[in-house]
Amino acid sequence: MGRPPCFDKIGIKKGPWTPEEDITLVSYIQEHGPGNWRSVPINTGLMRCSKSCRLRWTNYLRPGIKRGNFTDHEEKMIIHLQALLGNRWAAIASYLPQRTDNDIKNFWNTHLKKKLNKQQTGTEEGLEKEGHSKSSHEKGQWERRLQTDIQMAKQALSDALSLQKPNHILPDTNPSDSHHLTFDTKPNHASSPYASSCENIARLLENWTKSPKLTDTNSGYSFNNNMVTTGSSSSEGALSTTNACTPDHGFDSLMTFNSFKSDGSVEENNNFTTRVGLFQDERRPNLETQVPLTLLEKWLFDDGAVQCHEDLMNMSLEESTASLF
DNA sequence: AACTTTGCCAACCGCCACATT
DNA sequence: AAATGTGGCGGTTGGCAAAGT
Repeated sequence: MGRPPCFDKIGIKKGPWTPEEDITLVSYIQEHGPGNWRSVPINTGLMRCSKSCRLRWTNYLRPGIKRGNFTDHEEKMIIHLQALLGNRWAAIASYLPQRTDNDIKNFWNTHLKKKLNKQQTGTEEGLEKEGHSKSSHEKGQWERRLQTDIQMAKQALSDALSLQKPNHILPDTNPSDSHHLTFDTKPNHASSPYASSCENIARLLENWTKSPKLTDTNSGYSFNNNMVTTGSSSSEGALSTTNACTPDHGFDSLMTFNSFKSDGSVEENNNFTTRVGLFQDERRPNLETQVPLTLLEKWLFDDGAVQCHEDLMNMSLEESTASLF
């Protein structure tokens, strides 16, 4: 409220990140874990604001990020999640742990939106008046939003009333964020809140150390594998859990990413999970609320679940909303 | 080859919610 | 209770590269 953007501060650097900055940031996070972003520029000497550091980390440096083309499955997931959730990219991204909300948003804006528009104009031509289809679409979005907000409110109430608190850490879920709904049947990434293939960072370091040419802040350098993977190397148990609930074979490099403190202990950083694992630790005791979402989950994580998909899409909102109460 | 247009994506910006003072 | 600080989200933009002319 009235707070000037951090970017306006004198001496704050803007624009693309340099490899040196990336390394500094990664090294710091490797040691201290993500979170407490305010202290990051102070302790590292980076001439970046905390927000910029966080964004750089979450959107690019964070281990486990998959880059490059989206698979068909990912594309379908995004399309249907967007239809269901609207432009809640963080929520959508929670279903695609290897993709950042920024990536998904970009993909949507640059590819899917056009694609769907094209398809829509093709199929609707001569069938429906434009105004009608638009208004019904908007109505659908509004209803879906309402539905998810109802879900959220109910979950919050149920959590508050529950004598048996779920054995999970609430801060992970950012319960205050009214834009987020919670899914009971969320695939369980809980034990691996942070996907970590280390590939991105490893690539960064590798190229960077080999080639001093630093024209491309995104792909022209890479981190030395050893340097970055020390400490975040492996958590196979978590890996199996993650794979078990993610049918997308692209997820096979998922590992947990715990930050390692300087004393060698592992720190489970809760802030770390808020994006990728937004819903991961949330549980919903009320079975009746599961119905529509179970269908969603089933479809999302089963490529062949055509019937399930149809059921989901055909399900009336009134029906699913009524079941909440 | 030179110029223009288009597409992509990392980063910025503004806003919001919550925590803290 | 109000002001301030922080983290997070979604919309938008600027710069670069590829494609087109």
